[in-house]
Amino acid sequence: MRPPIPEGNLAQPVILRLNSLRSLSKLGIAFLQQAILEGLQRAGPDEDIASEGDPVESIRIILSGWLCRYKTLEDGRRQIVNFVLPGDTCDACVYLLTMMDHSIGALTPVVYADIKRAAFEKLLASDRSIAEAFWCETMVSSTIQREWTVNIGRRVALERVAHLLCELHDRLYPVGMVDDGSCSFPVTQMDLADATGLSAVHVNRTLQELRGSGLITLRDRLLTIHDLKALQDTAMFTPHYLHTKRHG
Amino acid sequence: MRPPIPEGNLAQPVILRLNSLRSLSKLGIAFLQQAILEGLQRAGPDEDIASEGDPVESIRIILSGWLCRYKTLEDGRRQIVNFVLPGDTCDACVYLLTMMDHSIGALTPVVYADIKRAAFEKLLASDRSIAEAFWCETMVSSTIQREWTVNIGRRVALERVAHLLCELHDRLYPVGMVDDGSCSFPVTQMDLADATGLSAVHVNRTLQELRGSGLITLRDRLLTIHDLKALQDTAMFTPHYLHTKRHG
DNA sequence: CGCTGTTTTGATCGGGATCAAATCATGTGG
DNA sequence: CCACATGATTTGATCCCGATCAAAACAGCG
Repeated sequence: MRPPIPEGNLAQPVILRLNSLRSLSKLGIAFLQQAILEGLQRAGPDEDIASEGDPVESIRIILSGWLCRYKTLEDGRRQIVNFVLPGDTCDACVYLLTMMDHSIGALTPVVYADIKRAAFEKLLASDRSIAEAFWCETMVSSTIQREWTVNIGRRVALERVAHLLCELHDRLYPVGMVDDGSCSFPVTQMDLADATGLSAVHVNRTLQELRGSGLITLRDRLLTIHDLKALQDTAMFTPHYLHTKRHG
Repeated sequence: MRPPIPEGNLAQPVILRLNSLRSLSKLGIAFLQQAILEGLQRAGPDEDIASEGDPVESIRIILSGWLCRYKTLEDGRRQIVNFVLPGDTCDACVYLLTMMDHSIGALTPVVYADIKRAAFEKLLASDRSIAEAFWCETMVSSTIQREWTVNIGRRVALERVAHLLCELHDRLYPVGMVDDGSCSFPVTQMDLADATGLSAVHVNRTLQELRGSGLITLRDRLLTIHDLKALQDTAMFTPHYLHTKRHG
């Protein structure tokens, strides 16, 4: 049996994430925490928490673990269209589109809050800052998607992989998951390939190049960025599109 | 001087578009039409109606003409991340993100309605079906973006171009801009290249291949799809992601 | 310990980029 | 009406980035 989930600071990444987009009110945070604790769920690695074609009935807020959104073609080709990190929300669009047009799979063990449509509507209605933060988060996930299109469409392999690492760094930072340039990185080279539109073999060689020039270390699912500025330069990375509030 | 804009059925594509996502109420349509007629604007071909870095102060609803959203890298490489067609809305996210993270350029002469933030909020508050339709439209533009990522990341050139043509067909159809398989297609091969992540030369050769197999005709800015089913098959196109209501 | 999945290396192949120039419009002004 | 400039499409030739194929090395892990 799975051990019970410790409820201590479970909601922390969500609060940090939403707060990096909109300043949340004390009251809003309280409502949010309550809604989260009422719907705790977990999923194993390699498990899909939603699949293409599924009806959309609830939203899911990721408390810990990594997932990816992906689509597959008939012949098996797979494209990861985004990663879902702690604090991120899946499908706040629950109101609008009735059916999943892509799948969401866990890369690691995941703890998330499953909030039914009605409860989520109630939460949004309860506090304006919360509602705006969620909508904002939805819009940012769409700006990220645009940047991915640019990345895959117009950057060469080295730039492309570097760009992805820069983005993930800048998304993990506000939720406190970067420690002195290092973060957990539970993404296989095959996943990386499917996310960048490259082959796994070429991702391997690209990573070696990034290692070789001293920009990163990536070993045992731990990524360390030694020279963020240089990595951003090789990627032509500018973080505007993440719309993260600057504090400190 | 530019001739005055005839106000007759100007809002028609917008109504058709939104109605293809949510059934609009009579009252909502009336409010919508009024808001549109109060903010008429036009833009010339090759003119940007919004640029990366601009503050976002109003939304724009396209009444006629084609535009594209694009981003450029420092060294000039350009990626078109989406096309904006008659009936489409730009940036209903006006509430949320304060700055454009991409540019929007006109491919043809364009007539659009520029609606200030306050007026748009009033419109949304005036009718629930209108508000839902706009949010829905925003979400669909995000699902389209995901599909573009897949298209560029995992499809080969022929499939990629075919897929884009299929998508544009299915988006133009509900707004009445497809006539017996034919539609206006004011997109140069260079634009097509920047939209698919290919080079212009290769787009040219790919189009020849599609012509050669009898699937399409594309001449003088007029696209005719002779065998939609076959085109969809070569593209592995499934229209779910457009979330268009089926009627007839 | 063998099984399974991930990373790494090596060798070859090919799709699409790039370069260069010709052809074909459109439009503009003399 | 012609001369010319500008931009789009087309064709041809060559090159290279990254795919593909195959196998080895290197993990965990039950």
